[in-house]
Order: sequence, then C-alpha cells, then structure tokens
Amino acid sequence: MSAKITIYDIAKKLNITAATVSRALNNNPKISEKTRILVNETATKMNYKQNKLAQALKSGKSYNVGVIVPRIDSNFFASIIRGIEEELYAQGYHVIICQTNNNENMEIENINTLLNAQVDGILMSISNVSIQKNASFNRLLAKKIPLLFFDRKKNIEGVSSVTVNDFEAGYKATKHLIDEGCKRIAHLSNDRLFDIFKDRFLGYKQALIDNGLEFDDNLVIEIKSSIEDGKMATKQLLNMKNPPDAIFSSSDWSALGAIQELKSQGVKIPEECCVVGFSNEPFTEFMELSISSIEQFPVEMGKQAAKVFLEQVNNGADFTTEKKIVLTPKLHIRDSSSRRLALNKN
Amino acid sequence: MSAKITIYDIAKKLNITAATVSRALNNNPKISEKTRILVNETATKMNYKQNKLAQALKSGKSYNVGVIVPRIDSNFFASIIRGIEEELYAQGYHVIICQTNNNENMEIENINTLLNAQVDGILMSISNVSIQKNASFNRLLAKKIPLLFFDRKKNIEGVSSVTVNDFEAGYKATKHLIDEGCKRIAHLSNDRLFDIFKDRFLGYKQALIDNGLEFDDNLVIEIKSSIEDGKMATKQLLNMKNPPDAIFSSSDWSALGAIQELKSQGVKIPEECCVVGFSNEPFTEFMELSISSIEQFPVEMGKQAAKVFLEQVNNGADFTTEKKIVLTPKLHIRDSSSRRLALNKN
DNA sequence: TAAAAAAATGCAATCGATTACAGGTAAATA
DNA sequence: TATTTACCTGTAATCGATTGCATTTTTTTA
Repeated sequence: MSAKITIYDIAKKLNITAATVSRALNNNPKISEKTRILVNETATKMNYKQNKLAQALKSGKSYNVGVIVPRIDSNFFASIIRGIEEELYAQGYHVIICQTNNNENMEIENINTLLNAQVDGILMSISNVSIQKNASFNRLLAKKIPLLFFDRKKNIEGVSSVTVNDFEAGYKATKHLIDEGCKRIAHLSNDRLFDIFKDRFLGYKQALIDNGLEFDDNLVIEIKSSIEDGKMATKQLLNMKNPPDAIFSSSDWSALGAIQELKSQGVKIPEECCVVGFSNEPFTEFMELSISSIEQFPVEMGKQAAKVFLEQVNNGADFTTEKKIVLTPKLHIRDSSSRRLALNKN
Repeated sequence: MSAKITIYDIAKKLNITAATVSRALNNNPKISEKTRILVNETATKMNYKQNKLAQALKSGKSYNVGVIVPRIDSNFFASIIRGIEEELYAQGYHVIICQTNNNENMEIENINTLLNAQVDGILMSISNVSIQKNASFNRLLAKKIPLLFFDRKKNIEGVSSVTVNDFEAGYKATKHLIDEGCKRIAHLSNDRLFDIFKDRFLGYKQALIDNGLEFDDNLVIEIKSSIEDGKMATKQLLNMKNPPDAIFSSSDWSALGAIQELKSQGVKIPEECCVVGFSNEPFTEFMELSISSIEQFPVEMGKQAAKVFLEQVNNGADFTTEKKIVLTPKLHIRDSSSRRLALNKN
C-alpha cells in the first residue's frame, strides 16, 4: 500500500528510464518540456518523495550539520541552537544535537559519530581545553569539513569562530561597578584555561588597573557555574577581614548563589555589596531584586555561526583564512548593582 | 592524504574482497579468526570509519530521529530534548531538531522534510490541533514509522504518547488554593483545543465543584502564554466588581505577568491573592517571592518518550496497541500561594 | 530527399556497505 | 585414495539517485 515510491516506479509507469525521471525532476535542460511536465505530474500523483539518504550518498552532501554543546537545557545554549536552526533550516539543512555534559571524552565521541554520519559541518562550543591535541579532532580538521566554534572557542588555525567580546564584557561590568563607587571588587571566575573565562578575568583586571584600583588575587575565586559554588565562594569572601563591596560573577548561576548568601548573612544589596552576573539568563530580569548581567545575544550568535558555516560550504574548501566574528556584549544594569540609586533613595 | 577510506581500500590492500571485509568488521561467524583480526587491524591502521549514510541506505535505518517542538529555547522543551537525546544517544541514535514556532504549516513541512531524510521515528509536541486532518500527517501514519506525542498530544489511534496528567495537575493546584482558603479562584487558560489546556481547565473546574465552590465562567480567561497576556488578563480580573482571591495560570509566564500586575496595583501576594503557575520554569524558584508551580518532569518525559520509541522500532511494526504514558505532576508550593502561612505571620 | 546538426533519452557506472548464493579449499570420513 | 562435510571467501545484486557518454529521435539545412 504505502510502499516507498522511487524514481524507478515512476520510470516503469511511464515506460522511460530512471535517468530521465531524475533529470526531469531536477529540471535538467536536456529534458523536453513535455516529459518534464509528465514526470512531475506523475511524481505528484504517485506521491513520490525524494530519498535524501540516497542523494546524500551519491552527492557526498548530507545536508545535516552537527551542533555540540555542553548541555541543551540552559537558556544560553538553547538560544544559540535556536538561532542556528532557524538560519540553517531556511537553506535546507537539518541540525543534529549532541550534548557533552562537559565530558571531554563525550566530546571526542560526538565528533566521531557525527563524522561517521557524514555531517556537512560541525558547530561547537568546546568542553575540552586541550582538544587540539586529540587525534580525532585532527582528523576532523584534515577532512576539511567546516568546523566552527561559538562561545567557548580555541584559537586554532583555520577554524572560524563566533564569540562575544569577553574582555570587553568583563571590563564593562567592572567599570560599571567602579562607577557605582565600589572599591573592592571580587570576581567569581571559572576554569581560565577556557578563553572565555580568561578574557572575562582579564577585562576585570584591566578595568581595575585603568581606574587606579588595586588588583588583589585573593578576591578572585575559581568555581564552577552553579548556585552552590556561588554561595560557597561568597561565604569565603565574607569571611575575609576585608570583604569585598562588589562581586562580578562570570555566571548568572553563581551570581544568584552569591545573592542568596549575601542576603542570608544580612548584607544589603546593592548598598553594601553589588552583584553583576553573566549571560542574562531569563531569571535575572524577573527577580524582585533583579540581577545586572551581561547579554551575549545568543540567538544572534547562533545565526552568525550558521552564516559563516554556509559561506564555507558554499565556497568549497578554500576557506583557509578563518573568520573571527566578535559580538559586542551588552551590560544590563539592574537592581543588584544600582548602588548610587539605592544610596540616594535613603 | 585524508581521502575517505572505504572497505574497498581495505580489501585492495589485503587482496581480498569488500564482502569479506564487511563481514569481518561485522563479526560475521563465517569469517575465519585470522582474517577477522587482520581486517580489524588493518582497518584501525588505515583509520577506516564506517559511512553511516551508505549503511543507512542499504539497511533502511538511518539511526536518526526527528524531534519537533514549538521552540527549543524554553526550559521545558529543552529539558525534554535533553532527556530524549541522552536516552537515544546511548542506543546509537542522533536527534534532529525542528522548531515550528507554533506555525501549523511549519509543522507539516517539518514532518515532510524529516520523512524525506528517512528518520526512523518522529517525536513531537503538536502545534496544530487539527493535525490528523492533514494529508502529510496521514502519510506519516501510513508509513508505519514510530510516531510519538509528548506533552501536547492528540488522541489518534496507533499513536503513543507521554504526557503529564494535566487534569490531576489542574485539580491539585486548585485544591491547594482552596485549602489555602481561597474562595474565588480565577484560571488563566490557553487554547483549549489542545488537550493539555482543556485538561488543566477541567481539573480546575472539578476541584471547584468537588469542594462546593461555584464555577464562574467569567473567571476563566483564555490567553497566550506570555508575561504581557498575563498582565492584561489580570488587569481585566481586577476590574471586576468581585475580583478573584487566587489565580491558577496554565503557564509560568502568564503567572509572572499576573504577579507583576498584582504588585503594581498594590495587591498583596499571597494574602489578598494567591498565584500558582505551571511548568516549574527555573525562575519560579528563584524569585524573591517564589512562585508555586506544577512540575512536569520534562527530562523524564523525554526519556520515557525515547524509551517508547525504542520499544516500537525494536518490536518492528506490530505496535498496534498504542501506549499512553501519563506522568504524575508535582505541585511545588512556594511563597506565591502560601496564604495561611503568611496570614499567621501577621 | 539525403545529410548534418540538435535535441532528447537510454545505458551503465557510481556513491559505500550489505548479503543471498555460488564456489573453492581443507579437513573428516569411508 | 575417493568422497562427503565443514568452513571460508568470492560474485554479483541491492538500497535510490545521479551523470558522463553513447545512442536514438527529431529538426534543420543543403
């Protein structure tokens, strides 16, 4: 009944060859108008649908793209994927999702299975800081299929990337805190082997220096991005003889943890301690005490990444000069760091 | 240099045929131990990787599964996809993401392109209430490839689904509000052509009836799931001569809008008006005034959906009896509806 | 009307892997 | 030693679509 219809079925019905059918369906100019119309009508009538798998095997193009992220259930990554999907769908591509859960082996494994599945490209946010030392990864590079980093990138020759200017973001956030009158600004960092965290840290440091504030190593704590870690680090900071009067966190989740800890210890926000987070997760805006945060425009980031990918596949393999797209971050100033405003009110 | 290695390359090198290579690699018992080892070693040495596309064409199994959701950048759907991906990846499947943006045509188009791509199954949350009347959709059913609904389902013969018990959820939420002493409970509903919204509404209504409260049509407003609509509807409710003392919203976003509107009009939450949302979005928990909400266990929902899919593909086409898995929702009682507690405090 | 040019279609190989069936070799049995 | 049996491996078709080259059909030109 619903046996799959192929071009051979159409050919048989019309007493012509599959070659002709194929050409007619693909608007090959060598086919007569009469045949073309006849074939197309018959195809519609028989409910023919092209088998993309067969086409992919023949042409070497699967029209599938792999996207590898640490996890999909974070607003940031989900938004990037949304951007990628929307941009690529319009060009006939499908997006295959892979999650690493920040597991380095999983990342390598994902790359391998995606390559086996013959994807036309891989867009990823790396989970593995030393990925360029990996054999599988180098095979990927050697294959000349487009590879793109977004957000968490590594500087690797020939690999394009779309990121936000993390240095600028760190600088902006810190400068803002300084402008609000803060003098001892702590920084909740993360693994600085990742460029994103290193750059946020460097921007933070530079802003301090540029504005005549002392940089104090003890005010920088390296943690994971979680509420728990944010609490813990804040506890540690508050225990110092000279506690900070502001916290710039490289994650909204640790910023939230910091706020919870500050509140539980009765520290007034923003009067006694300001907080700025990172990523502009939805909740930062909705809190009663809304959290200042850096917006990275993830949907746009995804779209840009998709566009660079499209350029690369369309221009063939001669994309030797990598493209580094850097978006400008935006600081959303909210309650958690509006110190001057709060002080003036009192 | 990195030309693709096929079984023919291995065959040539060893002076045997591709058939033997294929059998050796697949551990076919008819192959001698010696050859098997030799082939495997050579394959590793030559860095051979199986072309899944060719295998898929031959076997008719692509090991790709399509997932269609309204949008991916919502915590709820992203979590479901996370669950699906984790469960299916372990079995060698890849997940292809499609977004409909609640556009009915997009949904049909997605089904078609996924079928053309020869996916082994489709898991979806429907955007289209009258989908069963669509020709493409019926072609999908006729193809006998596993189809599964999650969350937004339709009762269609032969189609399995994984959902949460929305009736129970609506009932629980409403009962809770009644227990808190609320007498006039409003309901922010949504398009009740969708079962999920209809069931939440019915649960709400039944709870009222069972507890001797009058059901008032005017207290039920049908809106979209957004902050704006939540505000608007709440404004409307507060304008009534006899405004409600509780709002049960079928979405966290409209619940948030409701809260914002209540606050801006100086209505005390939960003392003068309680609010319960739906979906347990992360922000509901983090708000200063945390929002009570219904948890639907989306990751679990995704995993269950994946499992049902696996059962169906593995059992061949004889999955005539559909499976309807219904998860039990959980009500998280938080500040926004803890009326008795708040009243006792004063 | 015959020959040349142009247009349309067919033939067969290809993409890479799998598998029913046939064929060959070595070991076991008579 | 001749023959059966078991064990391996090879041949060739297949999945569905595409395409260079050959061939046939139609049209144009002499």
